[in-house]
Amino acid sequence: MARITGSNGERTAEAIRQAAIRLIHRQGFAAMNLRELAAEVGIQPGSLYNHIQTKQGLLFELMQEHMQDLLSAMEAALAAAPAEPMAQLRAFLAQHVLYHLERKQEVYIANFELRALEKANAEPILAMRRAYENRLIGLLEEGARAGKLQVADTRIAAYALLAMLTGVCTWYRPGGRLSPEEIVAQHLELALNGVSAAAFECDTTVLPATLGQA
Amino acid sequence: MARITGSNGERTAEAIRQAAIRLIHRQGFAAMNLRELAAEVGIQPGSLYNHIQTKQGLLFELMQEHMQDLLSAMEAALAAAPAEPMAQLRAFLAQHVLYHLERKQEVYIANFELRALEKANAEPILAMRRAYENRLIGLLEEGARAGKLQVADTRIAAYALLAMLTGVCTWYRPGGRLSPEEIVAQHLELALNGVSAAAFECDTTVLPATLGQA
DNA sequence: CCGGAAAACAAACGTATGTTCGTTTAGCCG
DNA sequence: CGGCTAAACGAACATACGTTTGTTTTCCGG
Repeated sequence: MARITGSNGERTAEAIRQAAIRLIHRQGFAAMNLRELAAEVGIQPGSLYNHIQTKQGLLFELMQEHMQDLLSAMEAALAAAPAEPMAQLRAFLAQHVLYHLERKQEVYIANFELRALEKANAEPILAMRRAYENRLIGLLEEGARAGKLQVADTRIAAYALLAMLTGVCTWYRPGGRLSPEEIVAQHLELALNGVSAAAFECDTTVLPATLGQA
Repeated sequence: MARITGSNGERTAEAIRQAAIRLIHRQGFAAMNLRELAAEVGIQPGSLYNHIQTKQGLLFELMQEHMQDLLSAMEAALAAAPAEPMAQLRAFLAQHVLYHLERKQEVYIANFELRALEKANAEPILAMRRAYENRLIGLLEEGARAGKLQVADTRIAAYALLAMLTGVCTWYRPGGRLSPEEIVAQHLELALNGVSAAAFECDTTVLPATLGQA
């Protein structure tokens, strides 16, 4: 959530946030240095400290804001959809893909820079992520109870679906071959087919035992 | 340092590689420093340079070895499976999950430290990755032509499947609740259902338009 | 047992890094 | 216009980093 104040100092704070997102996404948090960030914003390195507490604190705030936005976007999507389990699941998945297309840089950071957070900072972020995951797990359980879905393990299925849908932010480029709507539709199809009751029987007995390496 | 070596100093080179994999996986390449790596191996920082060329060169070699192993494991799995398209696809997917369970640290590095590679080093790695992806795309196209699969866009489907299956290396811990076989089986089911000809019809018209942020 | 090569050592070099500090500039309110 | 506050400046500090160097130790074949 971004507050729109007319204040001038708040404007540089936002510029810092956006430049940081760009740089962290491009190079990673550890590889981004504050001199580069300051240059991108157009101020001196020391001036950053009028707006951030520390480099680590900046990352934490970016992640926190992002996770809050993701959670509230998800809740809004669920509230806007019919209460029926499959419609709720569909809404969750569609909003997930769309959000990841629109804010791929922040998503990328939130997913791959968790290890850069100090333990005390990682805890609340992880809690929010778990809350998000649990919402999906709950929907999958509802659908399974209603006989609309067939999943052997809802947690594994949730992780797998999230990984698949989150993957779009690693290759998506705005203005590419496919429109966001097409991408969302196709991922919805893959995801819903994957957990649908029309199950594909898989025998686990014939696995390739060919992982030998020197 | 009394080294209980059986043969030669090639053993320290291997120790460096393994320690590097562990540290890069835990902290990221940029956040890992050579003093820490040397301490982990039990030598002085400068001694590393008897075995590596530069820090960047170490990362490149790790990635190159990993990609070569992944590619040859994949080719071996395909060669061991029946030539029929669906069996080939199944073998590819199963071997992918299994490999990612067994060597999750290297996989994690190869996937998420590409941006730490200098451009000249990234190129051959990216080429190998594309070769791997293209193998899957080819199998999906074969299956679609044979009428066994229904995928709107094979490239998107391949990316989505790979993202889903690769996701296991972010949460899997050896000795956890589920055996590797169970994990492979369930992911196979999700993946094959997802692209199966028994398609779930998805209308793209009702998408949540709830991504507004002020 | 010896001599040469491979590898480890201790120490340093040059630079880059996050952060601090005292000072100066710019914007707003009365 | 005058004064207060927030923010930018420029310079520095202390440390951490990748890497190099000269020297010493370890290992193995002849």
